[in-house]
Amino acid sequence: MVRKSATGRIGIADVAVKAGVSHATVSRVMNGNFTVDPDIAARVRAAAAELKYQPNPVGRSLALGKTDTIGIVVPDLANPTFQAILRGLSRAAAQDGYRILIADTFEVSSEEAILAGEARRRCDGLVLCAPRMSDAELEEIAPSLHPLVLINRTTATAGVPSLVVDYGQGVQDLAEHLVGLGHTRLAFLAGPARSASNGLRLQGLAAFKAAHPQVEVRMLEGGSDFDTGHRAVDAVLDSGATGILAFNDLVAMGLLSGLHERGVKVPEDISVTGFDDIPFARYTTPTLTTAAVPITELGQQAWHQMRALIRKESSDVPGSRYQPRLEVRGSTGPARAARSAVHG
Amino acid sequence: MVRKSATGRIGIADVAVKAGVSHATVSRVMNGNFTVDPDIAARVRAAAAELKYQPNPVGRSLALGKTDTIGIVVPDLANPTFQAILRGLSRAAAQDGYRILIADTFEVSSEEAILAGEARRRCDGLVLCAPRMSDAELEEIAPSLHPLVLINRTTATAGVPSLVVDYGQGVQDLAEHLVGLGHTRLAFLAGPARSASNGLRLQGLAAFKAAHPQVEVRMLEGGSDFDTGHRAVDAVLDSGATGILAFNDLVAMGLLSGLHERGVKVPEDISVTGFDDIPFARYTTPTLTTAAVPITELGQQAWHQMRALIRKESSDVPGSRYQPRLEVRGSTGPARAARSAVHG
DNA sequence: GCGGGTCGAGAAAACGCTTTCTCACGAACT
DNA sequence: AGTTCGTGAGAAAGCGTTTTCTCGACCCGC
Repeated sequence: MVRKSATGRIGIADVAVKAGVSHATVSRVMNGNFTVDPDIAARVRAAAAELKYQPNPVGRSLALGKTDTIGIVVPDLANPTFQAILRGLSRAAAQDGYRILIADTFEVSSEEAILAGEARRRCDGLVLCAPRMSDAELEEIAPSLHPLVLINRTTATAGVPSLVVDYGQGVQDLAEHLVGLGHTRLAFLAGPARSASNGLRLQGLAAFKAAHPQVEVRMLEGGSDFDTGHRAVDAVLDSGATGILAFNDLVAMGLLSGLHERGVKVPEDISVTGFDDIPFARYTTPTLTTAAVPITELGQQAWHQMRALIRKESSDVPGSRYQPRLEVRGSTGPARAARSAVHG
Repeated sequence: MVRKSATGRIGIADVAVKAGVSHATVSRVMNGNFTVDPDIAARVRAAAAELKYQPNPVGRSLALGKTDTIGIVVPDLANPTFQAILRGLSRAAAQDGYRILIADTFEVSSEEAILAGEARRRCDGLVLCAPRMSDAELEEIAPSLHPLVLINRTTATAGVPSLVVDYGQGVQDLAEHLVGLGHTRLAFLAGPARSASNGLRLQGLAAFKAAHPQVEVRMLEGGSDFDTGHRAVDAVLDSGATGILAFNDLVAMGLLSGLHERGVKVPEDISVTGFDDIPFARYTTPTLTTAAVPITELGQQAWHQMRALIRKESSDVPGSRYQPRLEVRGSTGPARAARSAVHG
């Protein structure tokens, strides 16, 4: 006869009765409070063990005002970048006994703010990846989300650290690499139009063009997934470019696959670069030249920033900036002396 | 002057005071209880809106005895299979207003049971992916985890639906495909030794061997990631097999990459198959022949089973079995008439 | 005009825990 | 021996909701 109360689960009261003490004492023992007589503590522990008592975290959260959980808002769980952030965050947080609640906004950015708010209220803090959210909306909700850590966004709101990858520098490095190989006609296969990180890449390219006026850089519309790259084959070939900067590794892989189907040789005919260095980038054929961002580590850092915020060491959390590292592999090579359209 | 109480956040009490009613009435209004005078309801709503009141989910959970959250235990967030399950689960659950709490056991199966229990207590139910957990341990903890949905495992515990992929059938289909192409020397690049799904594949292969005594099937030790496949190149070439069944797509991709480096042509010299049909399988070179399992859909089904359990429609939840679909692509081709070791 | 029934809202209990407050008891000090 | 202090455990007050219980007021019919 163990069961009690409406829920059926055994609670602190059951242990108290069995050990012949009060709820309070059981609570003290369970929390390692040493003001309890060792004999009684032992009796309580025995009772708890026998009943297999496990404190109800909801009651505990209510009393303590904390949930030991942090939320993460991601625009698309199918994207390896966000998967990696999630992974890094989850593992780092687990080290400190925290759990992760996910909110996949599924690219419906109109709901992002509401979803973020809901997630935040269930947790002790929020990590926000919302590349499409407008700056205005972000500024509006940021204060109500504190403790908040931003990924690839910044805000004027005080006390909100940002972890941003320097996509602008990365794309410049890639472009320089291609120019170094003799390419003079480049094309950028862009990402989602209103995405923040696409904006940063465009800024980087603008800087690059200023430094290399002789190099042609065509802009091609795109997206962020395989299909984008695959569908872009014609546009890429038509452009006459010999060096293609794909928005990210996924797009590059799609493009690689499409070029292969057309019999276009990479890197002999065309050089292709990606961005992110997802694990798969080492295993494409040819292997993919890309800009490596330590994205799992970024997730981990997100937790460290969050932890500092939660512990109120928040006075000097500046956020940090990640420099992508050029990772030269097989998909880029010397430009042909002269090449006209392979196409048609 | 809005702030109140220790937490600083505004609560139901603040709204009650502002609207000049009791807590109870505010609660009724917020929950759409129509036994409230429309005028008062309007006043409450106005007050709530003005204060930007949002109910505290923790208090709500305590009172309601539910959290609107379900937990998922995964052995490795880096594995695309679990990412896909997570994604399917998360999106399906979101449709019904539920959230997902993740517990990444990070392959430390010794902690799996504890982690599962903790996750379960914070949630209304648990989806468990624990391929390495022993049957004994699973049986022991299963009852305490209800409502519970199992992925790729079964249990004798009543009321626990299982969603299992028929890996045995899948691997048989792949082997038959290779035999149909004229291959007579096959090799299986195995997965983690104690993994449940690897066991199912081995059973499938045993059945295949019984049906095709003339076909040689070598067993090669392995693992579940890129590196496994990459490192296995020598063993594969030494085996003299012309048809390789890799444990999954990741292993197959690693192998493809390793073979490419050695100048071994796929599928001319060796045919390679994967398993799972992860999105990347369409974008390898050559594209990967594999057994497609609708893994995101499986995550979605996990939610539907869970929902039935939570709503106590549980009487007849049998779980389901997924048949992989053979997906023939470029990595498999006719066996050469005669081939001795390319190697050395 | 008055009792029974209904309706609507406030008071209070419940959810399961933590923590402060309170008090009884024993030890130590004068 | 009497007073004080410290110690340890129980009582009770939160934490923020929901929901039952209760009761006043109002409407209706007799």
